[in-house]
Amino acid sequence: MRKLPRPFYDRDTIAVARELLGKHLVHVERGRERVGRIVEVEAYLGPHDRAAHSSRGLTDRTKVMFGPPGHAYVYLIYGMYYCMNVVTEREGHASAVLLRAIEPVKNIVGRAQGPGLLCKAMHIDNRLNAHDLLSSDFYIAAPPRTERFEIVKRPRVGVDYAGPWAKRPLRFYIKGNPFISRP
DNA sequence: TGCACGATGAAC
DNA sequence: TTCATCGTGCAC
Repeated sequence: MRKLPRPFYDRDTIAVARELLGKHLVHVERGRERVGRIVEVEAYLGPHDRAAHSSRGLTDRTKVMFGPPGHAYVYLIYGMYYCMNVVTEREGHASAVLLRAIEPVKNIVGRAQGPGLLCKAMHIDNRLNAHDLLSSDFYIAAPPRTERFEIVKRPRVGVDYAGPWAKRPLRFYIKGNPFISRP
């Protein structure tokens, strides 16, 4: 497994988001390895991005976004699902990439289309918040072989409150992939 | 200390 | 379109 190094995450958030497509998300729990191929993501650019949690400042919940790149930002949404982000860019920049859907690769039970279902299928919860993605039990890696694909750009989902930021095409997914959360 | 509100998903 | 369900953030 070619685990993505710290410098991969310490870059422009849109570039990181696009390059996360096709990579493998790996979670090893009690010796059981679950693997999903990332097929859909969203970029959250920082405190100036009104759709980003970090736009409401540094709080106990969002402090992970303000931390160093290459860490997981996991939070509870609607009291019933978890969402997982990857923190990007230099410490203090407070940007991240939301993982929205994976294609099952190994030990995935049920659908993983949508950020809530992705976390459920990968057994990701708040215990993994702030977890270092350069660890040995929770990380992202480049698969041995990667086929070519086209990337589709769309506005992000569920951020209508963000004014002009709601219309920016910051959602990216693999064209034609059957495991994306919605067209 | 109280309360409105989600970067969702499923049912109707 | 409605609802389940609860931690977070901010108003009192």
